[in-house]
Amino acid sequence: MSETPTTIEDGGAPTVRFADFGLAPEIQRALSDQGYVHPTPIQAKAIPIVLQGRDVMGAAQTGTGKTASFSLPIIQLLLPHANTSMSPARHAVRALVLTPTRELAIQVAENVKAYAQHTPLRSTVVFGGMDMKPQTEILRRGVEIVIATPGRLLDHVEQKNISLAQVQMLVMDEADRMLDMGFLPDLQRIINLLPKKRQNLMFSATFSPEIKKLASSFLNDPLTIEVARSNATNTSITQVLYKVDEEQKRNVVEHLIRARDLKQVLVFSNTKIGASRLARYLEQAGIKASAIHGDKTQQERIAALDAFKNGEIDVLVATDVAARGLDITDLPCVINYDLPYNAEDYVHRIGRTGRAGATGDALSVYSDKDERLLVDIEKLIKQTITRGELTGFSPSRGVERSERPGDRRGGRRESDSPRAERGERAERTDRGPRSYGAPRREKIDPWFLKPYEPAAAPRKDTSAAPAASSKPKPKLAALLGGLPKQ
DNA sequence: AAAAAAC
Repeated sequence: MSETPTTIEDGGAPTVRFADFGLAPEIQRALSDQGYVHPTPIQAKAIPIVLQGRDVMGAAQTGTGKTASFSLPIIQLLLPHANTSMSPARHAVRALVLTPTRELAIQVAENVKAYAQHTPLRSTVVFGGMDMKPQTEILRRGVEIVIATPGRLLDHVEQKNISLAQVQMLVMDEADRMLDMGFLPDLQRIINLLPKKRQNLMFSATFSPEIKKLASSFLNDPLTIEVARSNATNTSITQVLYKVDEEQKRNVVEHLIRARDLKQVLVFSNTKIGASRLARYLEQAGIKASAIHGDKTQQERIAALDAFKNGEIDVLVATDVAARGLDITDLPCVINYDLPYNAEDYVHRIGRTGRAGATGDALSVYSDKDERLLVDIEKLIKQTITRGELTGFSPSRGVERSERPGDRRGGRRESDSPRAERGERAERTDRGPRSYGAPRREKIDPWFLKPYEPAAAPRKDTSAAPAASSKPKPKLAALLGGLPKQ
Protein backbone atom coordinates (compact mmCIF):
# COMPACT_ATOMS: atom_id res chain seq x y z
CA MET A 1 0.00 0.00 0.00
CA SER A 2 1.09 3.52 -0.61
CA GLU A 3 2.48 5.38 2.38
CA THR A 4 1.30 8.58 0.79
CA PRO A 5 -2.26 9.46 1.67
CA THR A 6 -4.64 10.04 -1.19
CA THR A 7 -4.29 13.66 -2.15
CA ILE A 8 -6.57 16.09 -3.84
CA GLU A 9 -5.34 17.71 -7.02
CA ASP A 10 -6.76 20.13 -9.52
CA GLY A 11 -10.50 20.44 -9.53
CA GLY A 12 -10.71 18.25 -6.45
CA ALA A 13 -10.10 15.02 -8.37
CA PRO A 14 -8.53 12.50 -6.02
CA THR A 15 -5.22 11.11 -7.23
CA VAL A 16 -5.71 7.41 -6.82
CA ARG A 17 -2.87 4.95 -7.18
CA PHE A 18 -3.02 1.29 -8.08
CA ALA A 19 -1.30 0.77 -4.75
CA ASP A 20 -4.48 1.94 -3.02
CA PHE A 21 -6.59 -1.02 -4.17
CA GLY A 22 -5.09 -3.63 -1.89
CA LEU A 23 -4.08 -5.80 -4.82
CA ALA A 24 -1.70 -8.69 -4.22
CA PRO A 25 2.01 -7.81 -4.40
CA GLU A 26 2.38 -10.07 -7.47
CA ILE A 27 -0.19 -7.97 -9.31
CA GLN A 28 1.32 -4.70 -8.19
CA ARG A 29 4.67 -5.93 -9.41
CA ALA A 30 3.23 -6.62 -12.85
CA LEU A 31 1.76 -3.11 -12.88
CA SER A 32 5.06 -1.47 -11.99
CA ASP A 33 6.81 -3.66 -14.58
CA GLN A 34 4.69 -1.86 -17.12
CA GLY A 35 5.10 1.53 -15.54
CA TYR A 36 1.51 1.87 -14.37
CA VAL A 37 0.99 4.00 -11.27
CA HIS A 38 -2.31 5.81 -11.63
CA PRO A 39 -5.55 4.13 -12.68
CA THR A 40 -7.80 5.73 -15.28
CA PRO A 41 -11.21 6.97 -14.11
CA ILE A 42 -13.01 3.77 -15.14
CA GLN A 43 -10.35 1.69 -13.41
CA ALA A 44 -10.53 3.80 -10.27
CA LYS A 45 -14.29 3.36 -10.08
CA ALA A 46 -14.72 -0.19 -11.29
CA ILE A 47 -11.87 -2.07 -9.63
CA PRO A 48 -13.06 -1.62 -6.00
CA ILE A 49 -16.62 -2.57 -6.97
CA VAL A 50 -15.58 -5.67 -8.91
CA LEU A 51 -13.37 -6.67 -5.98
CA GLN A 52 -16.50 -6.58 -3.80
CA GLY A 53 -17.96 -9.29 -6.01
CA ARG A 54 -20.73 -7.16 -7.48
CA ASP A 55 -22.13 -7.39 -10.98
CA VAL A 56 -21.10 -4.38 -13.02
CA MET A 57 -22.18 -2.67 -16.20
CA GLY A 58 -19.25 -0.42 -17.05
CA ALA A 59 -19.30 2.33 -19.66
CA ALA A 60 -16.27 4.44 -20.47
CA GLN A 61 -14.86 6.09 -23.56
CA THR A 62 -12.62 4.19 -25.92
CA GLY A 63 -8.99 3.88 -24.98
CA THR A 64 -9.43 4.46 -21.25
CA GLY A 65 -8.46 1.07 -19.92
CA LYS A 66 -11.54 -1.10 -19.59
CA THR A 67 -9.52 -4.30 -19.99
CA ALA A 68 -7.53 -3.71 -16.81
CA SER A 69 -10.75 -2.75 -15.03
CA PHE A 70 -11.86 -6.36 -15.12
CA SER A 71 -8.55 -8.21 -15.54
CA LEU A 72 -6.91 -6.98 -12.36
CA PRO A 73 -9.83 -7.83 -10.05
CA ILE A 74 -10.26 -11.23 -11.71
CA ILE A 75 -6.66 -12.10 -10.92
CA GLN A 76 -6.98 -10.76 -7.39
CA LEU A 77 -10.18 -12.68 -6.67
CA LEU A 78 -8.88 -15.97 -8.10
CA LEU A 79 -5.48 -15.76 -6.46
CA PRO A 80 -6.34 -17.28 -3.05
CA HIS A 81 -7.58 -20.48 -4.74
CA ALA A 82 -4.54 -20.64 -6.98
CA ASN A 83 -2.27 -20.68 -3.97
CA THR A 84 -4.14 -23.53 -2.28
CA SER A 85 -2.71 -26.56 -3.98
CA MET A 86 -5.39 -28.87 -2.58
CA SER A 87 -8.29 -26.72 -3.68
CA PRO A 88 -10.76 -28.75 -5.72
CA ALA A 89 -11.09 -25.83 -8.09
CA ARG A 90 -7.37 -25.75 -8.80
CA HIS A 91 -7.56 -26.93 -12.36
CA ALA A 92 -10.98 -25.55 -13.19
CA VAL A 93 -11.86 -22.59 -15.37
CA ARG A 94 -13.09 -19.99 -12.93
CA ALA A 95 -13.11 -16.85 -15.06
CA LEU A 96 -14.39 -16.58 -18.61
CA VAL A 97 -13.96 -13.53 -20.84
CA LEU A 98 -15.94 -13.40 -24.09
CA THR A 99 -15.08 -11.08 -26.99
CA PRO A 100 -16.71 -10.46 -30.38
CA THR A 101 -13.58 -10.90 -32.52
CA ARG A 102 -10.61 -13.25 -32.50
CA GLU A 103 -8.02 -10.49 -32.59
CA LEU A 104 -9.58 -8.85 -29.56
CA ALA A 105 -9.54 -12.18 -27.73
CA ILE A 106 -5.81 -12.50 -28.45
CA GLN A 107 -5.18 -8.96 -27.23
CA VAL A 108 -7.16 -9.35 -24.01
CA ALA A 109 -5.36 -12.62 -23.37
CA GLU A 110 -2.01 -10.86 -23.80
CA ASN A 111 -3.05 -8.31 -21.21
CA VAL A 112 -4.30 -10.89 -18.72
CA LYS A 113 -1.13 -12.89 -19.21
CA ALA A 114 0.99 -9.84 -18.45
CA TYR A 115 -0.97 -8.87 -15.35
CA ALA A 116 -0.86 -12.46 -14.03
CA GLN A 117 2.75 -13.15 -14.94
CA HIS A 118 4.00 -13.21 -11.35
CA THR A 119 1.12 -15.36 -10.11
CA PRO A 120 0.55 -19.08 -10.50
CA LEU A 121 -2.71 -18.42 -12.34
CA ARG A 122 -2.91 -19.91 -15.81
CA SER A 123 -4.79 -18.35 -18.69
CA THR A 124 -5.30 -19.12 -22.34
CA VAL A 125 -7.15 -17.90 -25.40
CA VAL A 126 -9.50 -19.93 -27.53
CA PHE A 127 -10.78 -18.81 -30.95
CA GLY A 128 -11.77 -20.13 -34.35
CA GLY A 129 -9.88 -20.26 -37.60
CA MET A 130 -6.97 -22.11 -36.05
CA ASP A 131 -6.14 -25.71 -35.27
CA MET A 132 -8.14 -27.10 -32.34
CA LYS A 133 -5.35 -29.33 -31.08
CA PRO A 134 -2.97 -26.90 -29.39
CA GLN A 135 -5.93 -25.20 -27.71
CA THR A 136 -7.28 -28.58 -26.62
CA GLU A 137 -3.98 -29.59 -25.09
CA ILE A 138 -3.77 -26.45 -22.97
CA LEU A 139 -7.40 -26.65 -21.88
CA ARG A 140 -7.01 -30.26 -20.82
CA ARG A 141 -3.97 -29.42 -18.74
CA GLY A 142 -6.14 -26.95 -16.90
CA VAL A 143 -6.39 -23.17 -16.81
CA GLU A 144 -8.11 -20.79 -14.41
CA ILE A 145 -8.84 -18.00 -16.90
CA VAL A 146 -10.13 -18.44 -20.45
CA ILE A 147 -10.53 -15.66 -23.01
CA ALA A 148 -12.64 -16.84 -25.95
CA THR A 149 -14.78 -16.11 -28.94
CA PRO A 150 -18.15 -17.83 -28.57
CA GLY A 151 -18.24 -20.36 -31.41
CA ARG A 152 -14.93 -22.05 -30.76
CA LEU A 153 -15.59 -22.10 -27.00
CA LEU A 154 -18.82 -24.04 -27.60
CA ASP A 155 -16.91 -26.35 -29.91
CA HIS A 156 -14.48 -27.15 -27.10
CA VAL A 157 -17.36 -27.66 -24.69
CA GLU A 158 -19.00 -30.16 -27.05
CA GLN A 159 -15.73 -32.00 -27.39
CA LYS A 160 -15.41 -32.07 -23.60
CA ASN A 161 -12.13 -30.20 -23.71
CA ILE A 162 -13.42 -27.71 -21.19
CA SER A 163 -16.00 -27.56 -18.44
CA LEU A 164 -17.67 -24.28 -17.59
CA ALA A 165 -19.33 -25.69 -14.47
CA GLN A 166 -16.91 -23.95 -12.09
CA VAL A 167 -16.95 -20.50 -13.68
CA GLN A 168 -17.47 -17.91 -10.97
CA MET A 169 -16.76 -14.79 -13.06
CA LEU A 170 -18.10 -14.00 -16.54
CA VAL A 171 -16.97 -10.97 -18.53
CA MET A 172 -18.58 -9.75 -21.69
CA ASP A 173 -16.15 -7.39 -23.34
CA GLU A 174 -17.80 -5.10 -25.91
CA ALA A 175 -20.96 -6.23 -24.19
CA ASP A 176 -23.45 -4.45 -26.43
CA ARG A 177 -21.99 -6.26 -29.43
CA MET A 178 -22.07 -9.59 -27.61
CA LEU A 179 -25.75 -9.03 -26.97
CA ASP A 180 -26.73 -8.30 -30.55
CA MET A 181 -28.68 -10.68 -32.71
CA GLY A 182 -25.67 -12.35 -34.28
CA PHE A 183 -24.11 -13.36 -30.99
CA LEU A 184 -27.06 -13.78 -28.66
CA PRO A 185 -27.86 -17.44 -29.41
CA ASP A 186 -24.28 -18.60 -28.76
CA LEU A 187 -24.07 -16.35 -25.74
CA GLN A 188 -27.25 -17.83 -24.33
CA ARG A 189 -25.92 -21.35 -24.84
CA ILE A 190 -22.72 -20.50 -23.02
CA ILE A 191 -24.56 -18.86 -20.14
CA ASN A 192 -26.71 -21.95 -19.76
CA LEU A 193 -23.54 -23.93 -19.07
CA LEU A 194 -22.43 -21.66 -16.23
CA PRO A 195 -23.30 -21.93 -12.54
CA LYS A 196 -26.28 -19.78 -11.60
CA LYS A 197 -24.30 -18.16 -8.84
CA ARG A 198 -21.53 -16.15 -10.43
CA GLN A 199 -20.28 -12.60 -10.90
CA ASN A 200 -21.13 -10.93 -14.22
CA LEU A 201 -19.25 -8.02 -15.72
CA MET A 202 -20.10 -6.09 -18.88
CA PHE A 203 -17.97 -3.39 -20.44
CA SER A 204 -18.33 -1.20 -23.50
CA ALA A 205 -18.02 2.38 -24.71
CA THR A 206 -21.52 2.15 -26.15
CA PHE A 207 -24.78 1.00 -24.59
CA SER A 208 -28.09 1.81 -26.21
CA PRO A 209 -31.10 2.03 -23.88
CA GLU A 210 -32.50 -1.21 -25.36
CA ILE A 211 -29.21 -3.06 -24.86
CA LYS A 212 -28.94 -1.73 -21.33
CA LYS A 213 -32.28 -3.28 -20.61
CA LEU A 214 -31.33 -6.58 -22.20
CA ALA A 215 -27.98 -6.50 -20.39
CA SER A 216 -29.72 -6.05 -17.06
CA SER A 217 -31.54 -9.34 -17.59
CA PHE A 218 -28.16 -11.08 -17.45
CA LEU A 219 -27.02 -9.25 -14.33
CA ASN A 220 -27.85 -9.58 -10.65
CA ASP A 221 -28.42 -6.32 -8.82
CA PRO A 222 -25.82 -4.65 -11.03
CA LEU A 223 -24.03 -1.44 -10.33
CA THR A 224 -23.81 0.79 -13.38
CA ILE A 225 -20.49 2.58 -13.60
CA GLU A 226 -20.32 5.36 -16.14
CA VAL A 227 -17.38 7.70 -16.23
CA ALA A 228 -18.86 9.42 -19.25
CA ARG A 229 -22.21 9.28 -20.96
CA SER A 230 -22.59 6.07 -22.93
CA ASN A 231 -21.78 6.56 -26.62
CA ALA A 232 -19.57 9.58 -25.93
CA THR A 233 -16.52 9.81 -28.14
CA ASN A 234 -13.13 10.31 -26.57
CA THR A 235 -12.47 14.06 -26.45
CA SER A 236 -8.83 13.58 -27.41
CA ILE A 237 -9.94 12.67 -30.94
CA THR A 238 -10.26 15.47 -33.53
CA GLN A 239 -13.09 14.58 -35.90
CA VAL A 240 -13.51 15.97 -39.42
CA LEU A 241 -16.00 15.21 -42.19
CA TYR A 242 -15.44 15.62 -45.93
CA LYS A 243 -18.42 15.56 -48.25
CA VAL A 244 -17.38 14.28 -51.67
CA ASP A 245 -18.77 12.60 -54.75
CA GLU A 246 -19.34 8.91 -54.13
CA GLU A 247 -17.02 7.90 -56.97
CA GLN A 248 -14.26 10.21 -55.69
CA LYS A 249 -14.10 8.64 -52.24
CA ARG A 250 -11.08 6.47 -52.87
CA ASN A 251 -9.21 9.33 -54.53
CA VAL A 252 -9.98 11.52 -51.55
CA VAL A 253 -8.73 8.85 -49.14
CA GLU A 254 -5.53 8.63 -51.18
CA HIS A 255 -5.28 12.42 -51.19
CA LEU A 256 -5.72 12.64 -47.41
CA ILE A 257 -3.02 10.05 -46.86
CA ARG A 258 -0.58 11.89 -49.12
CA ALA A 259 -1.48 15.46 -48.13
CA ARG A 260 -1.20 14.68 -44.43
CA ASP A 261 1.77 12.37 -45.05
CA LEU A 262 0.10 9.74 -42.89
CA LYS A 263 2.51 7.03 -41.88
CA GLN A 264 0.04 4.88 -40.01
CA VAL A 265 -3.65 5.01 -40.76
CA LEU A 266 -6.49 2.58 -40.21
CA VAL A 267 -9.18 2.89 -42.89
CA PHE A 268 -12.65 1.43 -42.40
CA SER A 269 -14.84 0.04 -45.16
CA ASN A 270 -18.38 -1.26 -44.68
CA THR A 271 -17.80 -4.36 -46.78
CA LYS A 272 -15.17 -7.05 -47.10
CA ILE A 273 -14.93 -6.61 -50.84
CA GLY A 274 -14.73 -2.85 -50.46
CA ALA A 275 -11.83 -3.25 -48.02
CA SER A 276 -10.00 -5.55 -50.42
CA ARG A 277 -10.54 -3.24 -53.38
CA LEU A 278 -9.47 -0.11 -51.56
CA ALA A 279 -6.32 -1.82 -50.26
CA ARG A 280 -5.52 -2.94 -53.77
CA TYR A 281 -6.15 0.54 -55.16
CA LEU A 282 -3.83 2.13 -52.60
CA GLU A 283 -1.15 -0.48 -53.23
CA GLN A 284 -1.28 0.24 -56.94
CA ALA A 285 -0.91 3.91 -56.12
CA GLY A 286 2.37 3.07 -54.41
CA ILE A 287 1.10 3.12 -50.82
CA LYS A 288 1.98 0.18 -48.59
CA ALA A 289 -1.42 -1.19 -47.66
CA SER A 290 -3.18 -4.42 -46.69
CA ALA A 291 -6.73 -5.45 -45.93
CA ILE A 292 -8.14 -7.29 -42.92
CA HIS A 293 -11.60 -8.83 -42.90
CA GLY A 294 -13.52 -11.99 -42.20
CA ASP A 295 -12.96 -13.59 -45.60
CA LYS A 296 -9.22 -13.74 -44.99
CA THR A 297 -7.68 -16.74 -43.33
CA GLN A 298 -6.87 -16.26 -39.67
CA GLN A 299 -3.17 -16.38 -40.56
CA GLU A 300 -3.67 -13.58 -43.06
CA ARG A 301 -5.64 -11.55 -40.53
CA ILE A 302 -2.95 -11.88 -37.91
CA ALA A 303 -0.22 -11.16 -40.46
CA ALA A 304 -1.95 -7.99 -41.66
CA LEU A 305 -2.49 -6.62 -38.15
CA ASP A 306 1.04 -7.57 -37.21
CA ALA A 307 2.52 -5.88 -40.30
CA PHE A 308 0.52 -2.75 -39.50
CA LYS A 309 1.64 -2.63 -35.86
CA ASN A 310 5.24 -3.16 -36.88
CA GLY A 311 5.20 -0.46 -39.54
CA GLU A 312 5.75 -2.80 -42.48
CA ILE A 313 2.62 -1.35 -44.01
CA ASP A 314 1.34 2.20 -43.62
CA VAL A 315 -2.33 1.63 -44.25
CA LEU A 316 -4.61 -1.10 -42.97
CA VAL A 317 -8.00 -1.23 -44.64
CA ALA A 318 -10.45 -3.03 -42.39
CA THR A 319 -14.06 -4.00 -41.99
CA ASP A 320 -15.65 -3.69 -38.56
CA VAL A 321 -13.67 -6.76 -37.54
CA ALA A 322 -11.14 -4.13 -36.39
CA ALA A 323 -13.64 -1.60 -35.07
CA ARG A 324 -13.74 -2.68 -31.47
CA GLY A 325 -11.22 -2.92 -28.70
CA LEU A 326 -8.04 -3.22 -30.71
CA ASP A 327 -5.21 -1.30 -29.10
CA ILE A 328 -2.68 -0.16 -31.67
CA THR A 329 -0.09 1.85 -29.79
CA ASP A 330 -0.15 5.55 -30.70
CA LEU A 331 -2.21 5.10 -33.85
CA PRO A 332 -2.41 8.72 -35.07
CA CYS A 333 -5.30 8.54 -37.52
CA VAL A 334 -8.45 6.67 -38.51
CA ILE A 335 -10.26 7.26 -41.79
CA ASN A 336 -13.83 6.22 -42.50
CA TYR A 337 -13.99 5.37 -46.20
CA ASP A 338 -17.62 4.51 -45.57
CA LEU A 339 -19.78 5.84 -42.76
CA PRO A 340 -20.86 2.86 -40.66
CA TYR A 341 -24.43 1.58 -40.76
CA ASN A 342 -24.52 1.44 -36.96
CA ALA A 343 -23.78 4.74 -35.31
CA GLU A 344 -22.21 2.88 -32.36
CA ASP A 345 -19.58 1.51 -34.70
CA TYR A 346 -18.50 5.06 -35.51
CA VAL A 347 -17.63 5.57 -31.84
CA HIS A 348 -15.66 2.33 -31.74
CA ARG A 349 -13.91 2.82 -35.09
CA ILE A 350 -12.56 6.27 -34.29
CA GLY A 351 -11.71 4.98 -30.83
CA ARG A 352 -8.76 3.07 -32.32
CA THR A 353 -6.97 6.43 -32.20
CA GLY A 354 -6.58 8.87 -29.32
CA ARG A 355 -5.96 6.14 -26.77
CA ALA A 356 -4.28 6.21 -23.38
CA GLY A 357 -4.14 9.99 -23.23
CA ALA A 358 -2.76 10.46 -26.74
CA THR A 359 -4.45 12.64 -29.35
CA GLY A 360 -5.74 11.37 -32.67
CA ASP A 361 -7.45 12.35 -35.88
CA ALA A 362 -10.62 10.77 -37.22
CA LEU A 363 -11.44 11.71 -40.80
CA SER A 364 -14.59 10.58 -42.56
CA VAL A 365 -15.58 10.86 -46.20
CA TYR A 366 -19.21 10.64 -47.18
CA SER A 367 -21.52 11.47 -50.04
CA ASP A 368 -25.12 12.53 -50.58
CA LYS A 369 -26.53 9.09 -50.03
CA ASP A 370 -24.95 8.91 -46.55
CA GLU A 371 -26.73 11.93 -45.06
CA ARG A 372 -29.06 9.78 -43.02
CA LEU A 373 -26.20 7.77 -41.52
CA LEU A 374 -24.49 11.00 -40.57
CA VAL A 375 -27.61 12.28 -38.83
CA ASP A 376 -27.75 9.07 -36.80
CA ILE A 377 -24.10 9.35 -35.82
CA GLU A 378 -24.32 12.98 -34.72
CA LYS A 379 -27.48 12.23 -32.78
CA LEU A 380 -25.82 9.33 -30.98
CA ILE A 381 -22.65 11.13 -30.00
CA LYS A 382 -24.55 14.38 -29.32
CA GLN A 383 -22.03 16.40 -31.28
CA THR A 384 -21.88 18.17 -34.59
CA ILE A 385 -18.79 17.00 -36.39
CA THR A 386 -16.61 19.64 -38.07
CA ARG A 387 -17.05 19.87 -41.83
CA GLY A 388 -13.68 20.13 -43.51
CA GLU A 389 -12.59 21.59 -46.82
CA LEU A 390 -10.33 19.58 -49.04
CA THR A 391 -7.35 21.68 -50.03
CA GLY A 392 -5.22 20.79 -52.99
CA PHE A 393 -7.46 17.97 -54.10
CA SER A 394 -8.10 17.89 -57.81
CA PRO A 395 -11.06 15.72 -58.69
CA SER A 396 -10.17 13.10 -61.24
CA ARG A 397 -12.34 10.77 -63.18
CA GLY A 398 -10.46 8.02 -61.44
CA VAL A 399 -8.91 6.58 -64.59
CA GLU A 400 -5.56 8.35 -64.71
CA ARG A 401 -3.83 5.87 -62.53
CA SER A 402 -1.20 4.91 -65.08
CA GLU A 403 0.22 8.43 -64.83
CA ARG A 404 0.90 8.01 -61.16
CA PRO A 405 4.20 7.07 -59.58
CA GLY A 406 4.25 3.52 -58.34
CA ASP A 407 1.52 2.50 -60.70
CA ARG A 408 1.86 -0.40 -63.07
CA ARG A 409 2.86 0.65 -66.55
CA GLY A 410 0.11 0.21 -69.07
CA GLY A 411 -1.67 -2.99 -69.79
CA ARG A 412 -4.50 -4.51 -67.92
CA ARG A 413 -4.65 -3.58 -64.28
CA GLU A 414 -5.20 -6.21 -61.68
CA SER A 415 -8.30 -4.45 -60.44
CA ASP A 416 -9.76 -4.84 -63.89
CA SER A 417 -9.80 -8.57 -63.60
CA PRO A 418 -12.94 -10.29 -62.40
CA ARG A 419 -10.85 -12.22 -59.93
CA ALA A 420 -9.54 -9.09 -58.29
CA GLU A 421 -13.08 -7.80 -58.06
CA ARG A 422 -13.92 -10.81 -55.99
CA GLY A 423 -11.24 -9.83 -53.49
CA GLU A 424 -9.00 -12.14 -51.52
CA ARG A 425 -11.39 -15.03 -51.73
CA ALA A 426 -10.18 -15.67 -55.22
CA GLU A 427 -6.54 -15.64 -54.19
CA ARG A 428 -7.24 -18.33 -51.70
CA THR A 429 -8.37 -20.79 -54.35
CA ASP A 430 -4.86 -20.59 -55.75
CA ARG A 431 -3.69 -22.26 -52.60
CA GLY A 432 -6.39 -24.87 -52.48
CA PRO A 433 -9.53 -24.96 -50.42
CA ARG A 434 -9.76 -22.92 -47.27
CA SER A 435 -8.30 -24.75 -44.37
CA TYR A 436 -9.35 -23.89 -40.86
CA GLY A 437 -6.98 -25.80 -38.73
CA ALA A 438 -4.23 -27.80 -40.27
CA PRO A 439 -1.22 -25.61 -40.77
CA ARG A 440 0.35 -26.30 -44.12
CA ARG A 441 3.85 -26.30 -42.77
CA GLU A 442 5.46 -26.90 -39.47
CA LYS A 443 4.57 -24.05 -37.26
CA ILE A 444 6.03 -22.53 -34.16
CA ASP A 445 3.28 -21.85 -31.68
CA PRO A 446 2.97 -18.37 -30.30
CA TRP A 447 2.99 -18.10 -26.54
CA PHE A 448 -0.76 -18.38 -26.19
CA LEU A 449 -0.69 -21.83 -27.71
CA LYS A 450 2.10 -23.04 -25.46
CA PRO A 451 1.57 -25.17 -22.38
CA TYR A 452 1.59 -23.40 -19.08
CA GLU A 453 4.90 -22.82 -17.38
CA PRO A 454 5.05 -21.88 -13.74
CA ALA A 455 5.62 -18.26 -12.82
CA ALA A 456 8.69 -19.31 -10.81
CA ALA A 457 10.53 -19.94 -14.08
CA PRO A 458 9.07 -17.32 -16.38
CA ARG A 459 9.80 -17.62 -20.05
CA LYS A 460 12.01 -14.84 -21.26
CA ASP A 461 10.03 -14.03 -24.35
CA THR A 462 6.83 -13.02 -22.62
CA SER A 463 7.48 -9.64 -24.16
CA ALA A 464 4.83 -10.74 -26.61
CA ALA A 465 2.20 -10.09 -24.04
CA PRO A 466 1.84 -6.64 -22.53
CA ALA A 467 0.37 -4.12 -24.88
CA ALA A 468 1.91 -1.41 -22.78
CA SER A 469 5.35 -2.98 -22.68
CA SER A 470 8.13 -0.81 -23.98
CA LYS A 471 9.89 -3.87 -25.35
CA PRO A 472 9.56 -4.40 -29.10
CA LYS A 473 6.74 -6.66 -30.12
CA PRO A 474 7.71 -9.86 -31.87
CA LYS A 475 6.12 -10.49 -35.19
CA LEU A 476 3.21 -12.77 -34.65
CA ALA A 477 3.26 -13.80 -38.28
CA ALA A 478 6.82 -14.93 -37.90
CA LEU A 479 5.87 -16.96 -34.86
CA LEU A 480 3.20 -18.63 -36.89
CA GLY A 481 5.92 -20.04 -39.08
CA GLY A 482 5.53 -18.06 -42.25
CA LEU A 483 2.60 -17.50 -44.47
CA PRO A 484 1.71 -18.73 -47.88
CA LYS A 485 2.94 -16.00 -50.19
CA GLN A 486 0.88 -14.69 -53.10
C1' DA B 1 -28.04 -3.89 -45.82
C1' DA B 2 -23.26 -5.52 -43.42
C1' DA B 3 -19.96 -7.85 -40.37
C1' DA B 4 -18.71 -11.01 -36.87
C1' DA B 5 -18.56 -15.82 -34.92
C1' DA B 6 -17.38 -23.28 -35.27
C1' DC B 7 -16.58 -26.72 -38.70
